[in-house]
Amino acid sequence: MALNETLKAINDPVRRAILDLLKTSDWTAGEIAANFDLAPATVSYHLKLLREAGLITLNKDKNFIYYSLNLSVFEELLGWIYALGGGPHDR
Amino acid sequence: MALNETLKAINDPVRRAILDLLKTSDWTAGEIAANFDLAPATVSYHLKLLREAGLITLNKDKNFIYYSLNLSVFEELLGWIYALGGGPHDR
DNA sequence: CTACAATTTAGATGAAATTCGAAATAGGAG
DNA sequence: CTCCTATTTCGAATTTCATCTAAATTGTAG
Repeated sequence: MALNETLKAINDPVRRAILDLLKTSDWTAGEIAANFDLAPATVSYHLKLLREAGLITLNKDKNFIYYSLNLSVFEELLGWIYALGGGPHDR
Repeated sequence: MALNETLKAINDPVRRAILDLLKTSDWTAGEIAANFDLAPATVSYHLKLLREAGLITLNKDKNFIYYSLNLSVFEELLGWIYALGGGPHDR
């Protein structure tokens, strides 16, 4: 069940902040890490979780790794919320 | 940040199944617990987390406690996903 | 009032998640 | 080839989470 992985991935403030960062444009792992008061290894761990959940993709250039958002993964989560009745309502 | 609490609450298969159950109609804590191979105390723990996140509300009658869905809490989560660009797309 | 049924709270335990520093990898640059 | 920089992987320490059993609570019935 991918829903499980998606929810685990976004169930962390750091990882959500990473996604927010990538909304604007792509960044390297180092640039992303510079936004947090965390060891690079820790940010790398978060990037791995996001990658495994399919929420980001990477692109290597020289010895930099650029990360990009992949939003299609949210479809299943939105589908679950809508089915529950929690979608956008009129009024 | 309520988003944090919402995501923690739905980041568990048991709690999502409880929400799915309540989609149909309201149930007592005992009826809900009967749906899982877990101790009643464990289900009670999950109900508490859902309650604290505002995703369910309770209603006491005799010595039963009926639980109901409260979907308005999803608005913030949907707002975040939409802002990220992950909302429903055309095509 | 006493006994009972439904549910929660408390305390303990094992498993999973987050973090760090140190070591390993990968790929230029000189 | 050797060094340097960017990034990840590894192993350990700490924290958070899910679960259970046992005890407490709440409220109904008799």
